[in-house]
Amino acid sequence: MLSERRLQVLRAIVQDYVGTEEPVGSKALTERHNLGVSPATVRNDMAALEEEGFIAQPHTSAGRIPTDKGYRLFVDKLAGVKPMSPPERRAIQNFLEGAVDLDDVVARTVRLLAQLTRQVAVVQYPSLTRSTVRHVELLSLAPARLMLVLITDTGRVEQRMVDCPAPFGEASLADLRARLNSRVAGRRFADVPSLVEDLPEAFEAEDRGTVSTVLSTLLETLVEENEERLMIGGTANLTRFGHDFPLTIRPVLEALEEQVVLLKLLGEAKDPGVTVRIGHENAHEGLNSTSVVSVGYGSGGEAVAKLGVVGPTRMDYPGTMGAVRAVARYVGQILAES
Amino acid sequence: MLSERRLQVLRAIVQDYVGTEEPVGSKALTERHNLGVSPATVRNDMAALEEEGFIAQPHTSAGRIPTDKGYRLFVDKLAGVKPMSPPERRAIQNFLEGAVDLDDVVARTVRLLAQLTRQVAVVQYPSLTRSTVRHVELLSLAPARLMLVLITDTGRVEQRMVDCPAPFGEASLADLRARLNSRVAGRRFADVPSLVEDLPEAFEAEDRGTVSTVLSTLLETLVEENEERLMIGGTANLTRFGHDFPLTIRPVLEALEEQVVLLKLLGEAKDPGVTVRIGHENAHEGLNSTSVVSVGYGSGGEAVAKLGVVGPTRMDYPGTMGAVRAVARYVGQILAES
DNA sequence: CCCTGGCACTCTTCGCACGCGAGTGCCAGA
DNA sequence: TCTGGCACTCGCGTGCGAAGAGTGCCAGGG
Repeated sequence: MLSERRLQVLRAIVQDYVGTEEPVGSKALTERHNLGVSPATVRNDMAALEEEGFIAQPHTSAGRIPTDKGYRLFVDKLAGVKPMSPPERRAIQNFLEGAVDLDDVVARTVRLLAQLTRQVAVVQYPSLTRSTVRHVELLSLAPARLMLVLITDTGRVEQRMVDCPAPFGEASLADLRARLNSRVAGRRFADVPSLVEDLPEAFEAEDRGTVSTVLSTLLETLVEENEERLMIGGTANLTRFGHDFPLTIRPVLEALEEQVVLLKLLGEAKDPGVTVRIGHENAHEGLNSTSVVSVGYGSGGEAVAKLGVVGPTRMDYPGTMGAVRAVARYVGQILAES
Repeated sequence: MLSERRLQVLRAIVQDYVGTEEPVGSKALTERHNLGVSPATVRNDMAALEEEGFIAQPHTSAGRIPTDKGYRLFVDKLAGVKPMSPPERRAIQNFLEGAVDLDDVVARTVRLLAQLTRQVAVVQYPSLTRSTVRHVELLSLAPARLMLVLITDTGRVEQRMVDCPAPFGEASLADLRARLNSRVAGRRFADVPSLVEDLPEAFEAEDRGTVSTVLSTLLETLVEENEERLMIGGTANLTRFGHDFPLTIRPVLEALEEQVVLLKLLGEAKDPGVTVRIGHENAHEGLNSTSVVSVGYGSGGEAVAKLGVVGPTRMDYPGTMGAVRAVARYVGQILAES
């Protein structure tokens, strides 16, 4: 087990390294943090920490830098979440309140997160599966061709074409529209399937085929999670990554372009609070030298989507976690209001 | 005036430099292209070309590299557009045909362009202003609150909330919906204002306020060009930019994040064919060392939006122009079909 | 008049040796 | 268990010299 002082040394190393981006040596440590012991003692502690795999030296006789394991310990035990200051909170709120629609909310959130953390921000559009239906609209485009429009409580709109097996009259259409809405409006997506199950039975035999088709299209739309979209911002911050940068930055940019990868990345975080994945904890290879800080957000009490930032493992974890948490909270509020 | 051979020398310099990324000297030139003259002669020509500002040397006694002006001449006079090979065309078509909706078309187009050109691809969503209305839908969300949904021929959907000055009955709503659609369905956005001008007069006095509100919201949506969206891809290709990269790449990433800048960039190109803006010809400072190759695309004969790529001024212009043109053509086809 | 070969000159780049400084590991003593 | 001291190891920056690439200019030839 590590003594209290050794943990302090680790904390000091992480803090210094995050600040200076340079390997930190025993002497510098004792000067900048008053640990009350001499460099020689710190050296012993460092040797122990290295033995345990929390820190490493880039080359012999250079300072130490934290390993992924070291950051993990730092995040779990040595540092809390740094709350935003009141002025910062107000700024966040003001900035988000100017949004006019869902796209704008997401766009503003991305920019805000990127600016606050000076890292790459990723915001997932509110997911369909956990939200509720505001309205379902059916339009007749041609005798046997309908358009289905689904409007969610988060303001998102999805549309689908429906090719009917048989012509469908305006009266039937109005009937279906009314019945459909009376059943599903305000209900959660997850509940919709059971609510509309017996709907075809209320129609004449000739219309049932079309009704079934419409319903299955609706259900398809509801479960189509692969349609989940993301917005990314602050990629220019990647240039602050490090000195060895062409090699580091490329796989990150590639990973960021693959929405599937990012969605999986965000999705993995099951923790109700802020989740941190450090370096090799990220499944995707290109992100092995980055950390991902993410959290769920939602319009009500429940999370409907995730947002987060991607940055170098050498990042200010308390500050980043605080910013991510605060932004998620305020976005949730904005979504609940609209 | 420049002699024919001097133009050939310039062409050779551009081609070599694009290939090798290194300043090209007189000796190498005569070896790789059989110009039929000696290095000494080429040197004289180079001196003349430098005098005229078409090429420059990074430092004394290094080879020459083309200037923006040199590339301009190359693009305008010395090189054509390199057409895609039949297999490439087929590949483009196949890839785009798999798209299921507008978002998917745009996403695939971006990926395709980025892959073909190995540069950053930018695709503008089909613009509202030049397309036509497929359908307008009105939903009653609350007694004095409507939702207006606009569906375009390119499959795009826009929705807006409308707060009515007075409650609006279901009958009036249906009436308005029917009248609105009979007037504007299938018409071009630009024609809509004059088509609905006198619509309020057909309604009872008590409803006119609401009708006017709805109409002005509709017109607002139509002209709201600032809502034009973009999709960007292939940013990982920025890593191939050059050796001096952190400095070059940063402003480019920043510019790419500012949609306004990009939209203006694409919008500037008025040429009906492929437009090339080289280096300092780009108004935005961050893009001074990049070239933008863009072209309009559309579902019918007319362009409704732009797409293009952003790359280093040292790029394969003929190939890039060919790829951009081909992709635009096929996207247009796909949009026309759907 | 234009092209050519030759020659001197300029710069950059690379390799190499050297010295400096930061940092470590270890040991003996308090 | 902590401390001060000491020898050792590397990485990094510097300076210098040689090599190489490329240029500009000039005199001669078609």
